[in-house]
Amino acid sequence: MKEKELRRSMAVFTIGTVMQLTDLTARQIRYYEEQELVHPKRTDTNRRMFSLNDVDRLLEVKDYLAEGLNITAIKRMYSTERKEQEKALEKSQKNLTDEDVRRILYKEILNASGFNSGDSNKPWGRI
DNA sequence: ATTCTCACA
DNA sequence: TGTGAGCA
Repeated sequence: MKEKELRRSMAVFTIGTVMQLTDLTARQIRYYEEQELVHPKRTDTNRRMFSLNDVDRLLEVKDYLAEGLNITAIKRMYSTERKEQEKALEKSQKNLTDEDVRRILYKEILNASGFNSGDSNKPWGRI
């Protein structure tokens, strides 16, 4: 199942094809590339070549934009690692777990006492 | 015919 | 984001 990913990532579409596939204007597609939402390869003559993944990404961007999100918000979603994303999401939408509260309190206590060995092996890493 | 970059009555 | 200019 690795051949499939290879093909999804191969750049084979011209901007014209992508325009039809996504209903986006060339201007928008180029702008989203500028915002690093997609990274089409370039041909020897400087033509953009998009992969299936790029098309999917553009379709997602299109939806998020339609849902009222701004480009910068979308940029953060892709630039941030998924794990961090989920954690950030949990903490911003749901409530902090008891473990979270204790961890934060512990950190504050250590900082207040000026004690910080910087043990990155601890679950919470360097405090 | 297409796409590219750049710039803005 | 749209649009037109001047290239490749």
